[in-house]
Amino acid sequence: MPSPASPPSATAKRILDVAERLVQTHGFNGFSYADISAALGITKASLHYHFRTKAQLGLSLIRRYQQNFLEMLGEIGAARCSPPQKLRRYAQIYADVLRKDRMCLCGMLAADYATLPKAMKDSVTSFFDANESWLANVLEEGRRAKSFHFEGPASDEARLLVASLEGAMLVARSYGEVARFESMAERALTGIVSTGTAGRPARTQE
Amino acid sequence: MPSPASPPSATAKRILDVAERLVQTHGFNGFSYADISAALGITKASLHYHFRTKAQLGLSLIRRYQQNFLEMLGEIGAARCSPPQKLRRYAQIYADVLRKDRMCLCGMLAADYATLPKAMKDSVTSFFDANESWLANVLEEGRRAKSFHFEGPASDEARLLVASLEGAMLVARSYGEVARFESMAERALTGIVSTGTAGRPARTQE
DNA sequence: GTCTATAGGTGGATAGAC
DNA sequence: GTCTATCCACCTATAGAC
Repeated sequence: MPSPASPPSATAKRILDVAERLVQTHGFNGFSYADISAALGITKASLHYHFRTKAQLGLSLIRRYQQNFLEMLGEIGAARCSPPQKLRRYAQIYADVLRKDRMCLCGMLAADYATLPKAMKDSVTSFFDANESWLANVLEEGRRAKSFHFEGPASDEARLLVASLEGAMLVARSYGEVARFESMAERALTGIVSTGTAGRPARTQE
Repeated sequence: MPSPASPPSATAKRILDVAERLVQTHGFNGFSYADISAALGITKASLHYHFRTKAQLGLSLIRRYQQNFLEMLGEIGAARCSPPQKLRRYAQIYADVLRKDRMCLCGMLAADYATLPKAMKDSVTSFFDANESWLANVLEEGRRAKSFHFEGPASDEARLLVASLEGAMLVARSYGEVARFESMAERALTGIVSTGTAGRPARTQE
């Protein structure tokens, strides 16, 4: 259990919340301790007490983000719903992030990748790996149940899906249009879900 | 003809070349005039002679990038090749950028979007619009020729394709694996190209 | 066009009082 | 844990000599 060395205090959590928002909107090089300081009414020096360096703060951000993400994936996985529904709930996570005018934390950090310290780099790819792995399981499950149709390894299809959703977020956020993302996500999933079967009711309710 | 107010000098071109690389690798907030200065052996003050502000330099970067991109699209459009081949050549442009360890300029700026001056923001979405528009034409042409298969408006399919390729670049660059991008691009196109027809020879040569 | 010099501000980070 | 005070490197940008 690689849990954090010390459980984050209430203040540390507030710092992480603000920093997370700032990274997701402005990028890792687009915000400063002064921004967090202003948002929380706490001096920069105090921030350094909780997170000695910006690199350490960044690492804590990714770890917490991935942990939250994996918890949500766990809930979807445990839910009594079909693979197509699981896929739609997965895409819904992205849409919810975008609705807050944010980019996926790790998608944003992927853009900043070349400027990140080694530990952060490794955590970013680890996030993508975990997403691909989870998705591959859902895709394989759905293919066995004949509710999905795609060729080749499920992991390859999963990899494309992660990239497509990240790209859809990236572009849609520039237009400030969540609908643009939802349209693309729907189309991306439609390409996987077997035509004329379960997953989405013909057009009755919802 | 909205050509630049003044034709860029040889020095201005060298500045743009270096700045372009820096933005594509480090992001708009991840480089400084000092970086360009060091790369070219020219003082920061001289850079300001050619581009008064960083915002102006950024705007010039996008305009030049989009112009070059549109020229390449024009060449592909004029080439005597099938719609599937045009699509593959389009994806090849992205792969070539990634091979230089770079992200698409406008994909990178889409990440930095919230921190950009208005004029740069507008130019970024304009780039995506142009790409979607060009792709939609190719897709519609291919659908009429029965070499593509997809449902709904070609512009919607084009929009997803742009986003998927941008996302594939974003993620693949983190792994430093061009092959990862090529695999995803191939899969994205395979979903559009009608199975068992032209576009890709069964597996003979190439 | 390019330089030196500098302004005026902000970056991350630390020392030490409370 | 939070503060004041401070360091120094770096940032974008300008003035003015050459």
